[in-house]
Amino acid sequence: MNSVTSKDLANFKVGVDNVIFSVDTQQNRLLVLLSKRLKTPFLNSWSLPGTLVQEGESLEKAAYRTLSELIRVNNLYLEQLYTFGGPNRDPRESPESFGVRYLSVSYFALVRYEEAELIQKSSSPSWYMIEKIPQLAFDHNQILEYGHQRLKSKLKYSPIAFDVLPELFTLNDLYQFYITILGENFSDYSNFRNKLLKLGFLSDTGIKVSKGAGRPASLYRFDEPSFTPLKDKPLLFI
Amino acid sequence: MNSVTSKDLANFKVGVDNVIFSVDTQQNRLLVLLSKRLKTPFLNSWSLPGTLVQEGESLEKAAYRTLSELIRVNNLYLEQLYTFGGPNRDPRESPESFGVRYLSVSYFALVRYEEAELIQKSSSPSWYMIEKIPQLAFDHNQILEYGHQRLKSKLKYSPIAFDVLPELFTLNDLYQFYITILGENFSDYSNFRNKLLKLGFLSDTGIKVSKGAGRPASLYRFDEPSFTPLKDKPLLFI
DNA sequence: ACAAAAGTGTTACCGTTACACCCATGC
DNA sequence: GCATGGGTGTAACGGTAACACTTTTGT
Repeated sequence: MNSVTSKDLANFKVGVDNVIFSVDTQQNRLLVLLSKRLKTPFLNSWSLPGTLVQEGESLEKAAYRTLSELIRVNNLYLEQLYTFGGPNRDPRESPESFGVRYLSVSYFALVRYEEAELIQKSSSPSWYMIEKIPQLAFDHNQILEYGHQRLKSKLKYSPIAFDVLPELFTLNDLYQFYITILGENFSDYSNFRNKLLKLGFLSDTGIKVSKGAGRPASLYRFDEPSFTPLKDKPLLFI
Repeated sequence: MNSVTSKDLANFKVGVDNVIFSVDTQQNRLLVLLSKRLKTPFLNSWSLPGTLVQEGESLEKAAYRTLSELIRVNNLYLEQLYTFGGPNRDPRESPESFGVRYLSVSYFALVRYEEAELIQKSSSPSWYMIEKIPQLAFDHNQILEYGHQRLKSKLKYSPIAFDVLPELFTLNDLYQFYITILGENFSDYSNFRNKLLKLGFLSDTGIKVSKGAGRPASLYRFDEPSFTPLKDKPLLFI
């Protein structure tokens, strides 16, 4: 940081906007949480749930606060996405408003759908299917698209699925989860199975569970310790 | 962004800090550009080159401005890295200073070493070998480490090397470049060669160049059009 | 018995790895 | 001629992809 006279420096408010995904495993739908804006600008538009950062609050804490004001959920994955900070991305930046800039640090979250209880309030948070996202406030459609890309690549390289699946799950549950996010053609079931089991961090509990007709499935559990050695190796889960 | 009373909102200055890498291909050294701080806090400490964002200036433009004030360079790759924004990461955030927060959006850059001409000024920018980084101001050691990780993974998945190598280069030049960043053991030369040539975006110019004794090497060129179809495919360059 | 769901096996193919080897030049 | 740097070839191995097939359940 160098010698510019401080009268040239921009003053910022910093917002945190969250791209919150969940997978409805019953209906195999990928969902995004949107909320209705209660203030200008873009009053009543749909938008990514966000908030302005308060004094003494970290960025991540602001992201968690937004989340906790909309849904009650214990199992989730959250990471920083990207920072959008160009001038004129927010209409409040008009010259009359003393040149305050609005910067958005976006976060990406994946939460357990079954558990996520929406807190009904005036911002009426609701889940939208990824294919049916309406026009959003600000540059939020762009941020959402960026988050969607990140979700897809994260899923391939990292075990984020297990942060969000129930403790015990069948391999088919897992497969459906992957399919819902990555699409039908990413791998066939038998190969998916073999690959994941060979990696060795899924342990068979022996417990069987039946889904109507057909052979009962084994319940598996993600075994954290067996996974750690694989951390930051360039493995694909496909 | 929701209903908090605006007196609780933090006010920010936004800084841009750059992790600027280059590869000294003569001596196979990976270098990072550091500059000396001319102001408190951390007066005279080494730090990542950075600046505070000015009115009307985009984040990326601020990153380019910092760069251009320190070095003259035409060939480079630049992308956003991460945003560090916790409270108390900057000593200027003491209560007496009206609670202004300092947030840092970090950028990651790779520049052509041979071409990069350092602009000697009081901040005395200089290249440091990655193994010999001193104690830096703020949380800059952490940011640098983060940038180093990004450099290594980027190199494996993206053609950023060609943004920085000369127009024409030998396969051995390319190999040395990779080795300098990724270490000796990432691949043997013959396999590296075969893999890259099979990908089909390196075209042999036929021009030969000699390096002392030994058989002369062919000069190759990166062929952008042949690369485009491979974009965003999950290929490893290793 | 038969359909549905889960799980196993098989085979062809392709990329990776670790080498050994050949080629062209300077001294 | 021989060291040096550049370039080619190959054989073992392991993962992937596309299937067919078997097993266990409900009705």
